[in-house]
Amino acid sequence: MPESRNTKAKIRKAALRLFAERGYNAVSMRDLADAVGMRQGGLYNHFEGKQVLLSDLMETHMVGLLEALDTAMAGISGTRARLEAFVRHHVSHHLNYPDDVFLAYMEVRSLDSDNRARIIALRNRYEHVLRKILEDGCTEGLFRIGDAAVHARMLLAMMTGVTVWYRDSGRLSRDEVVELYLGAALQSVGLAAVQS
Amino acid sequence: MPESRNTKAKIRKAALRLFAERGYNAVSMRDLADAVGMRQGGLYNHFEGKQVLLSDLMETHMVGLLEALDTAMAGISGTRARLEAFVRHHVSHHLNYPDDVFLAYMEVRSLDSDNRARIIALRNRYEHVLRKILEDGCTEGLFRIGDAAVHARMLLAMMTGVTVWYRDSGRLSRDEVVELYLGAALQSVGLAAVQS
DNA sequence: CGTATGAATGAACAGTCATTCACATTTCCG
DNA sequence: CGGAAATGTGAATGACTGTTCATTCATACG
Repeated sequence: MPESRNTKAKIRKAALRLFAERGYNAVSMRDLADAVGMRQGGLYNHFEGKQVLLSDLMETHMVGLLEALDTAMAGISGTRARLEAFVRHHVSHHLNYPDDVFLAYMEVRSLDSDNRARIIALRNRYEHVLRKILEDGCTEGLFRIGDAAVHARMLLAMMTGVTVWYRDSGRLSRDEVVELYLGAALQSVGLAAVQS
Repeated sequence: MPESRNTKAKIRKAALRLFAERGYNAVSMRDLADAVGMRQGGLYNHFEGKQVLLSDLMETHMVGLLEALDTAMAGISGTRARLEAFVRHHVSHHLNYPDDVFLAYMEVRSLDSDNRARIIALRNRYEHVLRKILEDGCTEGLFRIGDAAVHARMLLAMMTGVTVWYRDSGRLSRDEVVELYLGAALQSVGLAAVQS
């Protein structure tokens, strides 16, 4: 049983890597088995099939993302502070789990309709947290934005895009990148950046 | 001969639609032929193969995007005006050609390495235009941003994301959306939005 | 009229796909 | 130790993949 857990985790890890790198449809069960160091038939002792594996990976990620958000926002009050906490959480989470994020973003369309609906529901819950912050900031007269719902999508797209270009080998550290995104996000809603 | 042109255009159009909707790897030549109303074999009278078709679609789009950018920026001087022109061009182009944009963004990894290098070179040229504007704004003391290169990527991700959610049937017109993105982009670099 | 051309067909190709299964091997627990 | 459960193997399944090709057809040209 400990061996099983191990193999299952190895399969998940390899699948995450390969799916994110080449795309779900471009990865065969043979490729995956090779990456794990076993034969394709054995994979089915751990997962019912390829589609289940994908939706399992994506759901795990979305649930983890929401949990991390709860943790990051716990006890934070004040609209500006909540926005800062959201941005910091989102960008750093995306820097820490680029494959998970990339997969969850790119392969929604490879899910069958039931699984897709579940994932999208989770995504909407996440998006709603940010929208709520922006709406609060508007009613308080704190933010200067045209439309809270649209602005939420703008910020999410902006922040999520960090996974596309960031490399640890580059000139910026993760913390520096987080602060750059925070500054841009704050200015985009009409707030001055934090004094350093 | 006119008939040939027509069929070729129909294939391109259907391929664009299907590739954007389901992904390159999830569309078979049979699917494509069905969508056009012919049999798979006939496709090869118009295109050498699936990969050529994909890279042809993507290159056409990137070249068109760069041309539209040139047109939009022609005769515009002043850093702020150039930024505004870039944002308006980018967002409206993305609203007008969502399938092209989505394909060019999502399927880069489905290109073989030669084609991919060509497409990425075009994309870099495009990105460089925005980065140059941001750098100019910084040296002029006009913009207040942390890092021009990073900010260019933030803005591009933010604006490109419009294709993910915008629907003509929604509550906002394309022009309204363009202005919302313009306002957010200007504020993000530390400028006040345009007075209306 | 004969013939060259571009276009479409439908069958065939060799290969890959996800999945299944009978059969080994290993691991665990009483 | 013994047997059962878990785990892996390797071959087989039928469906599907991109691509090729001989053939057909309609049209255009000298």
